[in-house]
Amino acid sequence: MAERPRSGGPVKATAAGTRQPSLTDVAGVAGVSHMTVSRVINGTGPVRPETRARVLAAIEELGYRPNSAARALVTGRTGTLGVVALESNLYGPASTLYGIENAAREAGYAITISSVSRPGRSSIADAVENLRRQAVEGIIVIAPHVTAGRALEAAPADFPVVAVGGGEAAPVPVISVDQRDGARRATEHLLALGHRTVWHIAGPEDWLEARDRELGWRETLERHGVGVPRVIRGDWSSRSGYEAGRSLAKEKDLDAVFAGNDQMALGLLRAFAEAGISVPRDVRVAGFDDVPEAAYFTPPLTTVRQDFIEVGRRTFGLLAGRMDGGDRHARALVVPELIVRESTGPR
Amino acid sequence: MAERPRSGGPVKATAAGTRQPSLTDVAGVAGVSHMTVSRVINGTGPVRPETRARVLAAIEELGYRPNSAARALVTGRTGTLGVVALESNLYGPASTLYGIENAAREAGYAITISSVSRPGRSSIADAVENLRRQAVEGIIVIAPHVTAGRALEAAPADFPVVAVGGGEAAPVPVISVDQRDGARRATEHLLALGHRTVWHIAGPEDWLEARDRELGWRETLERHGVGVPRVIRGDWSSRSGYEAGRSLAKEKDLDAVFAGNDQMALGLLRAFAEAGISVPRDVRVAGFDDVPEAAYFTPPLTTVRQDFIEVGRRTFGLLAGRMDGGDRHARALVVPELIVRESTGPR
DNA sequence: GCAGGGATTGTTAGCGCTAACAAGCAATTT
DNA sequence: AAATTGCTTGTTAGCGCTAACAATCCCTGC
Repeated sequence: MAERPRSGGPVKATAAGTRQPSLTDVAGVAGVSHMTVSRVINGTGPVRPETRARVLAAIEELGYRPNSAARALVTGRTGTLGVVALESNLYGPASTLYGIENAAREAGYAITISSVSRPGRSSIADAVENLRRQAVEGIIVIAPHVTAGRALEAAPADFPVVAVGGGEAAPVPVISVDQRDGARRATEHLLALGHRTVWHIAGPEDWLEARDRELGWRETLERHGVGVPRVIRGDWSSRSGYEAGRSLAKEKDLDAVFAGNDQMALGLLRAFAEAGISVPRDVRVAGFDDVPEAAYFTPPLTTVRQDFIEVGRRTFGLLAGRMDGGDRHARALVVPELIVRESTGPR
Repeated sequence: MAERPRSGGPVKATAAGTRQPSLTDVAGVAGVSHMTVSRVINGTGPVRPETRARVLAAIEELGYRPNSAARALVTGRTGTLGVVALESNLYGPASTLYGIENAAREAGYAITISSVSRPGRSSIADAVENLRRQAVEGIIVIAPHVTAGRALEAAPADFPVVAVGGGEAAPVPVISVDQRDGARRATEHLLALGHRTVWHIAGPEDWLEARDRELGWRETLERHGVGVPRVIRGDWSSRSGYEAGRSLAKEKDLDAVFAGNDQMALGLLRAFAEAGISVPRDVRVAGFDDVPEAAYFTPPLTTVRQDFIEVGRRTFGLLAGRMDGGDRHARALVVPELIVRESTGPR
């Protein structure tokens, strides 16, 4: 018996002004040496069951919590990973962040984030430096941007950094969704419906994903030997999609549009509605991302789904491998999926 | 001169296998004591300019980076704050996170996140405990959920925790957007257009924001002495808004609907479009949140805008105050704004 | 009955840093 | 000239923890 502390519950040992209890305090209460307490906590070395019980009771009584700084100092491990995230509510990056956090937590790592308001070589380098000062054990850069890729070219060889969806040429492992394949699927789908050609609203030129989607679209058109319309460029926002739609509405032989993401597709649908163009009757439209709302656009949007949870998981996996001395040139591709809805449905 | 290191650039002192340089290493190179180096780095105590220059050169030469664990161990400060975030892409929580991160970074704090897949008393308590093991100096809980509020009732008095948008009764500072006021504005707006009454699609019953919006709506109707229709409940998703719309489409005297958020409003618009109900001609619709896409819905959505950046800033401010020994019962309210668009426009 | 060996516990050192105090040195003051 | 002052630098201790080694205990086998 007697494992319950005398006062009938955990003692508020942390009242203002009192310092947190240490291993030695616990050892004193349990009547053992501080090393034995350490062994109980970390499961290193053998401890007699009765001793363990006494120690556990003392820990509870004092409300002891290991001091992570002291542990990190002696082990050289902080159990923390850094994530550089672009400060935006874009569906993809935000979802990826959660995927990473989940995988990391399961593996016992905490995640420290450093956000970047606009991608740029120096801002990303700053964020990385910022995280290194926090003594993270590895860094994940979510910045699918050409400048991010360039920033990563300078990534130190002796510190594990991985990138999500960018930096093809960078000397760091990269995880990405196969944007070209996704764009190909969407474009093929539209061509298969019998359209002469497919227009494209591209994302910002300095986003790798935008480039790859455009490339996949262009390749597909060329492979089918159909004309490639001029590219209309947006900035991922619904507003830019709307403007693209206003401009496209004037085109004579318009009958299919592949938008670089769902937000732009939404703006496009809006502009078409205002111009009296019916989707899918007059024009068919596809997007990219499959944001949760896409199924409820007017009309519901055909789009390309990316599994960001999987991306997060693979990202963590690659970083873990890299921290373990793995290859700097590892690559992982996640394959997207075409989701067909009314916006490319029968007329 | 001679401030440039001999080899003409920072030395790769961090080659694999070599340990990171320490204060003592820098001191050795600069020919001073480690304390002088510490003084240069922290700006504590006076240092002669020439000495400072020598030290700085040595730091650069070695690529020295202070060991945060050692510093935290001796100062008792980690410079890290924890955020408990609900794992969702809901616009509000995600935006708030960035607002907090920004304010914290400006003040020299790093942010560690611990996400919670579904809100619940124990999961939130786990996340908090998880963060405390990381030795964060304070915690922000973004979980506008009744269970979050309940979890916070057990928040320790001796550790700074603040909540965003929830836990009215909890003994922690709370920052929220004035949901009731926002709902009142939307409802007043719809009533002012001459409608007999306003229907409401509420969010999940266990979300405080949903409760407050419903309350604001109900109060307004009662104050105007108009009938209060039965509440239709959704789960914030477009899907649930769509289902609510299908059910509402059968109502006889339907002419105005206030949706609990923009996603549900989107689903509602979709259902109405399918049912041949025109917005705003047949029915007027308002939402809540002003997600970036709301201006491009069909039709563009009247909604209530919340300034999440401001929420993040205020949240950090309240936490900083609390860490400084401030009141546990502080409250901050951010006032929302009605954005009028076509969905409640002229017929 | 005593050496040998595994299980269990303890002792010591040191991770890298900052706080506190001590010491050196030049320019002043008495 | 000696003492005082203020600036600058150095010395020491210790934060809380784990690694490495040392010591003890109890049981087994001969």
